[in-house]
Amino acid sequence: MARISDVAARAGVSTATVSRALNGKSTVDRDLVARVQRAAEELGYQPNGPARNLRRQEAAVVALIISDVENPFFTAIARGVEDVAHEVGYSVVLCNSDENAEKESRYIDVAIQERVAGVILSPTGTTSSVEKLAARGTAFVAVDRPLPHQDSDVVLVDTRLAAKQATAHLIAQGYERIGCITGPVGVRTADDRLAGYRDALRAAKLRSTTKLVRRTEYKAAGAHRAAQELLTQAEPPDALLVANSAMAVGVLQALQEHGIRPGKEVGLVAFDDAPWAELVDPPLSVVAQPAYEIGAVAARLLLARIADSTRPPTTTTLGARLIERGSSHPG
Amino acid sequence: MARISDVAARAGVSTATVSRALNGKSTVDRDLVARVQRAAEELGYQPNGPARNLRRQEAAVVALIISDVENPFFTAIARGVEDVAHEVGYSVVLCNSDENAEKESRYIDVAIQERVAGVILSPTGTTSSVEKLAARGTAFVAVDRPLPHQDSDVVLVDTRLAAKQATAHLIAQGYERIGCITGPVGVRTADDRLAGYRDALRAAKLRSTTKLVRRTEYKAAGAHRAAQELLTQAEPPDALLVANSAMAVGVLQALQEHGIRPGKEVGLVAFDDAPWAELVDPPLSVVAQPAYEIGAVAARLLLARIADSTRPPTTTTLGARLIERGSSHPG
DNA sequence: AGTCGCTGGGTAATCCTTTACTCGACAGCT
DNA sequence: AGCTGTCGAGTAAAGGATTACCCAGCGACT
Repeated sequence: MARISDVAARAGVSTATVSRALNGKSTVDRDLVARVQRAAEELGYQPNGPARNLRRQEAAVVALIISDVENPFFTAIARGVEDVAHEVGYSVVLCNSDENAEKESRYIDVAIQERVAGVILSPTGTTSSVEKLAARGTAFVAVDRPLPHQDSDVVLVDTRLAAKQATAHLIAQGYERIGCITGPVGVRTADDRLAGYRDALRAAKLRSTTKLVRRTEYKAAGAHRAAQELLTQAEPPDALLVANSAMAVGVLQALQEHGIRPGKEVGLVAFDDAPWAELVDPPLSVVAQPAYEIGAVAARLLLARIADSTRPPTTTTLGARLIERGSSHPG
Repeated sequence: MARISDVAARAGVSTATVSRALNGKSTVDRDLVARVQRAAEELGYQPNGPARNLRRQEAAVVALIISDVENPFFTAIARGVEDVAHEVGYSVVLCNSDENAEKESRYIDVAIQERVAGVILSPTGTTSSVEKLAARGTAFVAVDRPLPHQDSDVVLVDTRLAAKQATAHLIAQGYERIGCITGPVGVRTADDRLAGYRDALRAAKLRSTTKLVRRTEYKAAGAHRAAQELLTQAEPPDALLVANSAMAVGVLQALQEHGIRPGKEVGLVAFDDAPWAELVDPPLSVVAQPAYEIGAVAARLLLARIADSTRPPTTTTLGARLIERGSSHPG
């Protein structure tokens, strides 16, 4: 594989000149630049990344550690991050923590080892692995969930408020026994959505009971079980707030199995505006989160922090939008 | 940031011993290993990846270049690759080519520069960028689509046969004017699905006409337009074969807008068994592709090729499964 | 006892690029 | 003409881990 010295020899200059000509950092004679570029092209020269990163002490790479690659919410974030990062020449590597603190920690180790310029992550809640980043001075930004004991840049959705509004909407539609199926204890978004749900009940002077609340992993299977339980109990709910779109799939399945059509019998609002939400019958009411925007904002914050590590940490909270469709209208 | 020499000093040994103790390549005294490990831990030592990769001339990383992170088919592949790669200590970096030859080429350049151990990609069709990998001797495996002029390892789905079977199923159900909405010209899977569709028409002695075929990008928007066109023309189709699940969303929307219920009036089979396929009314008939398996197999092939670059290239073809649901039953 | 072989660990070369430092040449000014 | 400042390009150091090579020490065998 061609090295920089090969290019230098072919172009009849020193390696330093090749480096400068190719990276355009310093002024180099026009003719030489052309000669170097031609030589590089002819040899198919590709700089050795590890050597460059070793010398530069940093790679033009940001790591994005998300908790579920199969969740459209997170892939949309990924797209936002990617678009912004690419504009300024950074590559993005996407890692999947699977909501698993150990995997997260492992990926953070890899990120540190590879000397990435920065990390964007949706933290699993265990704070310890992120402390490693702080200790190294590696720039990082949390998305979707805050970090308990770190003040870092964070990009959030006001998910508690959104949950409250969605629940209030169900109440306004006349539903009276509203249940909530949300994610695991300790996952901040799951806690917040539950809190927002309770806020709305309280505001409406409805009694809140744990009998109508279920918490499971953020997947269809767990939500399916949860919905089954809720629907078969003595006093089943007449509406449900569901905490993400994968869960909505499980809940809709359960309703189908019980022959229940959403809306009329059981009102339904789910988080995340999945592409298929309008296709089910009746169309699914959703809380649309600005996922792409989250990613884009997080990437911009990260780049700013990479450029200036002394910036004061900021928290950006984006709003979510309730989209009312048929599944939350009894009429 | 702690270096290997710091660990060596703290443990009272040479850097060579630290390296050997930590990597376990060579026999090192038990006590020394323990001392080194303790020293490393106390210092929070993380080896410098670029330095290691520079010396080793290869990084324990495989790049996975897929054409759409938002397509569940590809994210499932990613999961398969990840699971297998992690077992043997490789990291996976996920890159999104967006079905764009230039982006693909750029990611391949990055992969080469970073000296990744191997690349798995769903090629966009332009072969040239892959030639760079071959020229460097970097191991690679193509998934989902073959490479025109390269004989490399490939993992495919027999998508032409699956398309034929799906179309034959529609014919068997009594549909007579069957249309096809597939991906762009030159994308192999799109071409193959069209070919399979035509195979079935020919086998049933039905006339095949371009009036019933539309090709657009593999997205909902394109498919929506295509379906609109097909449905509003003089002799509209009475059934449709749709080439992926994102497109199915667009087609279902169009049908909805025309007040057409799938099945009775217009039969429908789409590729990819999306989680929501059973939730729409009537449930969507699909061709389920073994995406996770594709990823897992590709990763195993890649690892084998990394270990032995002289292996003869293999082509693995996996089968797809037609799942008949309500959308393809007129009764 | 002497020698051979083996084991374990140290020394130093190596991977390749970037960049600090240095030097030469040329232009402009007095 | 001589001096200074500037610009461009070369030389060589630095970055940190791995590993080829070498050496010391010890056990075993003759």
